[in-house]
Amino acid sequence: MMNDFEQRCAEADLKMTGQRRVILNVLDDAQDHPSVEEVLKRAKARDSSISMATVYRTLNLLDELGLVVRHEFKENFARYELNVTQHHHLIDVDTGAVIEFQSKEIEKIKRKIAKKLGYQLVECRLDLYGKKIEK
Amino acid sequence: MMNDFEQRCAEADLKMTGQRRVILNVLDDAQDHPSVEEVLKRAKARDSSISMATVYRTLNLLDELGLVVRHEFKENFARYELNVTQHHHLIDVDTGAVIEFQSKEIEKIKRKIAKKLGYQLVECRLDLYGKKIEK
DNA sequence: GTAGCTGCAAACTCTTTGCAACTCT
DNA sequence: AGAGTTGCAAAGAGTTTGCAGCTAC
Repeated sequence: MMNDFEQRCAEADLKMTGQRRVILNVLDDAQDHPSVEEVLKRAKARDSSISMATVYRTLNLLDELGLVVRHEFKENFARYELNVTQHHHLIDVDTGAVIEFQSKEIEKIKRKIAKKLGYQLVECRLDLYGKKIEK
Repeated sequence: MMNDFEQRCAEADLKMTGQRRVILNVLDDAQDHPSVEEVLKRAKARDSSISMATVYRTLNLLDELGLVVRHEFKENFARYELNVTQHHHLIDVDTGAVIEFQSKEIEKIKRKIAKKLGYQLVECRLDLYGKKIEK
């Protein structure tokens, strides 16, 4: 059964190989923001022949197509997630946990700011880093 | 003559070596957001004996102390700037030019969002990517 | 004097790539 | 069949680190 993402890959003239299907499914199932290594680990659980090189190549491809969002939080490696709905992140500085949030206000203001500076907004990233408030 | 940053380093119990002074001055003079390599290049122009290792070590130190802000725009290397006033960045997707801006509204909203999620804001990063609007 | 800093070069981590074999269409 | 994709291993880029000598305090 072909999901939305496989559909979009097909439209982009990407061959739907077994490896790509597995990687897409891994991302589709992920409730978090896995690193490349984590994607490989999960992909290997479904098809042990998948290599790191393919994971990197596939994630780069999906990034170029805009199907995936690449994050570089304050770590020295990238994390990925499917590009479903636009949202931002709050990272727990103690645990590294990532919380997603949306904000209509932010959307409005960032567009306003870009326009004031003479630019049309193409993309944006807002990462908050915080400490949990104890009760 | 000791500038503000040298003062703050002294308070942090950092030995004020010639190399550190040079690197601080390079950052202080910078109107842009230089990469490590660029910092080295500018530092070497003032003291040719300065090494890459020292630049990395110094920038990491300054980052830990919060004297410097480390950026990872959509490139695969870091850029630094002195931490003077809190501001955000708009990156021209065509030229790579970086424009700084401030926004009271954003400051207010981001704190509000963090609080709503049960967090106290420690840090934050907002990078807009845009295309220049032609007239 | 001594704890801390430095340059050098080697090591490390994450990511990319050349190549021959393989696979989707 | 043929262009695109893969795994492997080697290479690349950016960054870190062990060490012996040097320097600020």
